Amino acid sequence: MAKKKTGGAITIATWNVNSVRRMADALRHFTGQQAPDVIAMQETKVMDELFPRELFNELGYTHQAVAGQKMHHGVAIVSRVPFERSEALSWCGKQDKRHVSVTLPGNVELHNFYVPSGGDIPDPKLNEKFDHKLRFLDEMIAWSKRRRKMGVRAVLVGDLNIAPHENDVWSHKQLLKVVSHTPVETEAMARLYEAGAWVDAVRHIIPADKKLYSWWSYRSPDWDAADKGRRLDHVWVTPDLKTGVTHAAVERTMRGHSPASDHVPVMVKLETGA
DNA sequence: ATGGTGGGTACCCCA
Repeated sequence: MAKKKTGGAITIATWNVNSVRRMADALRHFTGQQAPDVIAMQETKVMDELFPRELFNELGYTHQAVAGQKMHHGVAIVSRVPFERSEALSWCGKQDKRHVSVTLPGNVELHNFYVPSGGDIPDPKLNEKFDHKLRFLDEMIAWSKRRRKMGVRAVLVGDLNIAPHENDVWSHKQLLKVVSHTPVETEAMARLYEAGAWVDAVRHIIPADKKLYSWWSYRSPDWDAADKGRRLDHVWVTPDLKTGVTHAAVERTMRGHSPASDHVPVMVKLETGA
């Protein structure tokens, strides 16, 4: 029997593209260079009817699960390998498109999330957006506990809009009161991590003492030299998949591509046993 | 302490 193209391994990328239609050229470049099997995108900013299916067909990503809306949010998973089912869940009783999932070969669920960014003021009483972010995380915690009890093999990816550790930000001290790195957020993320027994696949490969970012603000001139980044984009796996994680990379060069998203792709190679 | 840039859309919201 012919061996599968993936050889039992699958490469998954997560990327907040900040408008999928505008990023066609960047997506061509990225897939030409890295050719991940699966791309999970956030902030596609397009209704499903207008999603650029043909672009991804051309690039070989003919399997597509989209959950978009006009203007804001929107997530999608495109794949070179077939997936079995897809589902888009609603969170916090809102219609925001912030989740889509598929079941990959090897019976591995892939969940793609776009967590609310949380606005500017890190106080849920003064800022409804921050309150929404914390409630969204609470729902993810309850959801993770249920999945864990069910024993689901899963990969959780996405723009989680939190940089959890000191070396996930350019300055731990200077960002303690900045939304994305406040203790209330990093503690919520720690609870989420615990609730699902998640393993940070990227930090499993890249040591925790190494500075690592996936996002650089548009507002910072000379992003590369200043390097005031944050690691907001994550790939987590359930414990049974931990030893299967053999490679992880952050595609920093895509931040310098024109046009650029303010986020870059984060990739993991995973042995699924498929 | 402030304002800095960018996307989508429609003269302003969101990141």
